[in-house]
Amino acid sequence: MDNELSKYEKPSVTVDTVIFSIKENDLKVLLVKRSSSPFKDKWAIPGGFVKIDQSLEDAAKFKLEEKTGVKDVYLEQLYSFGSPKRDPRGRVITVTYFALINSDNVKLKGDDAKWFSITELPQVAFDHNTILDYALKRLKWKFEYTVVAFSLLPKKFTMTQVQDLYEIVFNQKFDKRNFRKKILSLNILEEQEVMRNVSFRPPQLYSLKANIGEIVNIL
Amino acid sequence: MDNELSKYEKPSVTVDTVIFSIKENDLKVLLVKRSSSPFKDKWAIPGGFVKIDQSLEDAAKFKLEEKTGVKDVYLEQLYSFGSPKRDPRGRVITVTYFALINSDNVKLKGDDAKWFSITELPQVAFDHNTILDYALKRLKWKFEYTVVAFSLLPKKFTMTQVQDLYEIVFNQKFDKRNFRKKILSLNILEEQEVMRNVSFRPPQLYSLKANIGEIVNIL
DNA sequence: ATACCTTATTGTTTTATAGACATGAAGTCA
DNA sequence: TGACTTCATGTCTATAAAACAATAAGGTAT
Repeated sequence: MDNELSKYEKPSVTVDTVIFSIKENDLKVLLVKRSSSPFKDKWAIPGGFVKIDQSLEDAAKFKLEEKTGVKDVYLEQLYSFGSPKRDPRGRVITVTYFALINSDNVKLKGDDAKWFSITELPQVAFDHNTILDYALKRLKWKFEYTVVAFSLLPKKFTMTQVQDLYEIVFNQKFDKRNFRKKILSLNILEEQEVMRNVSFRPPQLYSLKANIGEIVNIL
Repeated sequence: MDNELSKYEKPSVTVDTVIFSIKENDLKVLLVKRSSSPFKDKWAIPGGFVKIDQSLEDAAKFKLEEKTGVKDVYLEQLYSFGSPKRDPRGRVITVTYFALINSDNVKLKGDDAKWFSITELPQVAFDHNTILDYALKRLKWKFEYTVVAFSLLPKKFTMTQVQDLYEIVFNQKFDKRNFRKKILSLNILEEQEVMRNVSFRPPQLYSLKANIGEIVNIL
């Protein structure tokens, strides 16, 4: 190793990923129970040390797949936390990510992982409450100004599903007619077939158009 | 040092700060000339290694003051870059910041530092062009939706100065009347005295009100 | 003192966007 | 065929954004 790099004592670097999903009509976040000290038996954001030849995003993806089995998800870097005292074991800088997954087909691996409603979070390890707050703010922002919400839905979805999703995240009701008008006017959706075999008026299915620029001012 | 932390080979961590300012009616960024390998004599974003007991933000502030002598500036974390190959010397993760300073009273220390117009950037070291692109995007976003622009102005300023600043950053002209109306309607400014000793109609001076929430949708 | 030069300040009309609001339509099932 | 459930839709009003040009306040030069 080169001289200049070894001149300084190096911090450890971890990646932690806040994984959001919708389950039971509620916004959930995935936490794992710590099996060892420090904060043994406390819940924590899933993460791990960055391998020396692994990019930050790869590290996040690796942990995400390890915990949830899903690969193609929305993943975005959040923020890096590096207060010298945040880990009692020594200097640990964490680069945080947040992920949105459609949890329909997710089977959690092991019973150390659990979905928590964001309204009923347990006590968490380290400074992970700060990270969760930050992630939630970012999530709301992203819902308001970008198209990421659709990563939480199946490929084909109804307008009602979209609206339900926004109402869950913002904890607020929207007028049906205005909501539909707004979303449709953005020109980001494609009509698909209508749903079959429902015992009421069959809803129109939509899919998100490919190649939408990210920022679109949704609400 | 504890066992688990020393189990993994650690990366080096640096902090790089993209420093913006307005000079000569132009948006400028501060770069420093590298004095040693790698990329010797190439220009780079000012930065340095994070000390083992120094927070990330403190590291950024320290470098910023070292280069510019200014202390109270707008400073915000940008993004962390951690591709394993970004530094030929070994694994180096960089946490980037961006800063806005009013350069009126800044005297650069040493001649290895220089202001570059963002329209005439030189070739830069490492992946610093990616970082500069990212910083510029963030800057524009911040100008559109927050009040940070005023960090580039003196404490008391005229409406024309505000408008000039926005026109420089967005490289676009705005209608005077609509611009003033918009800014004033935000209710973020306080009238100060009018300017004296100018050979034309003396402009009203304004200052930014204290305790403005950050996000206000300026444009 | 007056004409002139420079920059600052202001208001109205038009257009687009957001918000409030209630009824009929399309299926299934009994 | 009537009842039930969810889906789909249109108009009016209020607010915000955009387009647009004339006058005001000083200083300077003659």
